[in-house]
Amino acid sequence: MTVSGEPGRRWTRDALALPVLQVAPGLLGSLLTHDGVTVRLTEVEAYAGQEDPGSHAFRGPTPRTEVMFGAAGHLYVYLSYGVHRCVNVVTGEPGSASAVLLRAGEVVDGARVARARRLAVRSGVVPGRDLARGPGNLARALGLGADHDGVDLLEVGGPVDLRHGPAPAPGEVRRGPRVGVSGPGGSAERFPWRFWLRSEPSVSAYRAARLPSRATSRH
DNA sequence: CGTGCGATTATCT
DNA sequence: GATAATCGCACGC
Repeated sequence: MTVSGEPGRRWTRDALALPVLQVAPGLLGSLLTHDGVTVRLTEVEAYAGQEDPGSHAFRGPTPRTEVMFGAAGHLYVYLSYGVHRCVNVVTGEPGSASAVLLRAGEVVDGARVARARRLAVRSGVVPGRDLARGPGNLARALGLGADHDGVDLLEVGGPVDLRHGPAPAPGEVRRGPRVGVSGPGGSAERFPWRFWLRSEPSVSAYRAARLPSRATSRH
């Protein structure tokens, strides 16, 4: 079983059920389509469930993380900082609770629709390369939201579609610490599980996790 | 260019 | 009641 596939062909559940560190880099260059917009993935992060202090599933199943404990190929969508929706693809065998966070992509179709969605939240024209740059922006550009939590990517005739793209050249894939991950023991450095395509302008800028603000008191 | 901060709310302790 | 897998803007160099 391989993670690679023919360009234009849909991902299979078996391929997505492989270990998350294998699937995550394999998703780079793939095409995700929803409601008039197609994005070519340029940046992703792997999260390894209960073995991973950076994962929402680290402390076991909860109502929110339930989808990640299920079969590969479903979407896990969560609300970040009370403001942004972020989209993951569930990977691995049932019970592994692993998933890949979709961090950025290049809008290859439907730029007009994507731009309109972004304009609803931001004043001024969004440059093309910024349309799906950053996980919150990617979700908004694609029109994905809370309603899509649990959606099966592989359902025939389903709303969301994930296809293989032309495989990136081997030297194009880069790897480094995940963005903004705090968690016990500062898991960003210990788990360099962010993957991206070199020299892609849509890849988001790296930001370290914000340090806990010491001044807790507010009045 | 880099760094810092406020927004806003579902989720879990 | 505290926290968080972020974003865009303000400000200082």
